[in-house]
Amino acid sequence: MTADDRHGAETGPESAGSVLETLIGYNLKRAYVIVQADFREALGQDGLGPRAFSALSFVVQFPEITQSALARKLGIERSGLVAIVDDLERRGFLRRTAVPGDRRSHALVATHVGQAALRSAQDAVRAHEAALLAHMTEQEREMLITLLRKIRAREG
Amino acid sequence: MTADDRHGAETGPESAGSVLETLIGYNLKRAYVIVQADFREALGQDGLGPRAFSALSFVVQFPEITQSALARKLGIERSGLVAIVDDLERRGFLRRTAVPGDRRSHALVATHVGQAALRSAQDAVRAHEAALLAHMTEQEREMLITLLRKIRAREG
DNA sequence: TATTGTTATACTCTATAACTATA
DNA sequence: TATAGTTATAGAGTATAACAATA
Repeated sequence: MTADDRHGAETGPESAGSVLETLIGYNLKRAYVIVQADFREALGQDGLGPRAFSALSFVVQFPEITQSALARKLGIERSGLVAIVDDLERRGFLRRTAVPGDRRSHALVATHVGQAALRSAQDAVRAHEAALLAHMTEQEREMLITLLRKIRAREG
Repeated sequence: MTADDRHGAETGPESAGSVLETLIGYNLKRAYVIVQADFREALGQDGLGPRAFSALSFVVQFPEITQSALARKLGIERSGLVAIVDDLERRGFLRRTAVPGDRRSHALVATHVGQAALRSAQDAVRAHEAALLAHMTEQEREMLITLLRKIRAREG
């Protein structure tokens, strides 16, 4: 054993530190922080947050979805969804409506105002993402989404 | 204007909802959640968290880095780093040492135990990522990191 | 005046557990 | 018994503002 081996030259400071840069998780997180900040800037101070945006998207896509089903789609607990739905209802973007045949459930229905707000928000986010990622080609952005979906294939 | 146009058939429920799936931000977040959960499983209940892992990685890579410089590298505020360094010091993975010539700064130095712990953690994380992403080819994983780094080129 | 580390504080996101009203 | 929505609570993670020591 050489002195270098003993002190870990081959897996020492330089290479050991840059292991971080080779990890998918680390690169995902750093990239996510950037895109999320851009998202918030796109929708402004009092605009929809990422969670409310996603929730409203699903409600528009799946009218009369229940809160439990929506929580499942969002990958969060149903207790955590309450505040999000409260917020969207307060803004007048959706309503909790009665479900005939099951008085426990609330069917969520987007209002016209909510649908318009979503379209407007989508346009803003798309424009901001396009500007943020203008240094990437369309092919690269598509490839990125394809690869991210491969990871998402592991979703519960 | 047709009835379909008025009610937004072309940007209506189905396509409007799936806008979400076309956004980089949404796909990034969902993918990140999966990989992060895997990371935590890799390092166990009392193992290093993602932030402590990254911090220790930088301390090993850049011995005697100050807390302010480390916070900058991690992309967080220096106030937020205090608890992370406290934790790593409590575990015996690094020490705050005096900086000759500037008594305000603390130079962070990883201990041998800390270096060994980092190597062990790196091995565990790499193995878990490899298993989690075994359904992707090596080429795909490399391409993904390349594309994520393109986004990270937007880092402050 | 400016910077380093620190504390205090607050806000967001998320989870767990327990409650209520229904089924 | 089980499920839907809700509340209470707690724990990460992060940010801002202010402070003491030092530059």
